[in-house]
Amino acid sequence: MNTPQLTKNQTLVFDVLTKAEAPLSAYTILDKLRDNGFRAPLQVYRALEKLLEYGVVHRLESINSFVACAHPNEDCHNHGLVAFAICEGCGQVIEFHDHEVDHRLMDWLKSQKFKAEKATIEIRGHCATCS
Amino acid sequence: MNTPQLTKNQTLVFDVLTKAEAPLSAYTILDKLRDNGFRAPLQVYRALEKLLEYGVVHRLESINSFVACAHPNEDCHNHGLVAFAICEGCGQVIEFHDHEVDHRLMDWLKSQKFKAEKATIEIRGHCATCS
DNA sequence: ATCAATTGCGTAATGCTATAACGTGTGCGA
DNA sequence: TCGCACACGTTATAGCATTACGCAATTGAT
Repeated sequence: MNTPQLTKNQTLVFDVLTKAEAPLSAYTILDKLRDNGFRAPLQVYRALEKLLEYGVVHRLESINSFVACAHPNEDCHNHGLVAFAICEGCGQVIEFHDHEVDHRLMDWLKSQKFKAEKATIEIRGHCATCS
Repeated sequence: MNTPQLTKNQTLVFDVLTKAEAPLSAYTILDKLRDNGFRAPLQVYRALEKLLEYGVVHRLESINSFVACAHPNEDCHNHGLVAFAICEGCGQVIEFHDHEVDHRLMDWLKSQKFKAEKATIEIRGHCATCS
């Protein structure tokens, strides 16, 4: 999917996520944007919805947070599966793509005649510097 | 981890999950147990906490729900990774374990010196009968 | 037997996450 | 210029999870 020109709200939310060193919850984003005129959760959620659709932001289901894609120049939809290692110490996220894991999972799903639409792979633990 | 004798509340919650054909949210479980004296969310969450610890119940992060382990006789903590295919049509969940995927992920994490503590793999889509 | 520590339980209150429902304004093609 | 699509703003509400407090039962060491 191509990324069209972002709107004002989408740009604000994206910039906040890009500058952050760790994933942010929607409400944290809201607080960071109050000075920019944000007043309600929906302003954040609507922007996030589009950013997720464009593939420039990922949602981390296991911690109800959002993070900017680590590979801004490529198209995340072409990567197949995306997996995340989330450090519970510093909050940092390492994003990675592995075609081996991808294929293996897809083969299994195929054998079950299961049509995959969305995948979540999140590993929680401690990164090199925090363990 | 061994599974000790379950308490009354733990048994009630576990039975509800075992009889269910799809994952249930904590509040849905609460509603199903009102006739058994349940009145507050915490009664459910406390039971779930233990059941998760014993490995007889899994939490599905992507849909904020809980499901009984599909392999009651084995010890889920010995399985390494557990992955789930969740049907958005009928809600049914297929649980599976794949050592190949497991090893591949663990190798990658090792190369990053990342200490994994908990993993979430959830595929959402449509099962054979719902697609 | 007794005391202390642990564990489970009940209740109320609160906090965090996400969406529904309404209406407004703007740009653009038929 | 009409109709449509889309982004936006606001209020209210729904859904998920935890904090804090106190009580009762159990266990286990002295």
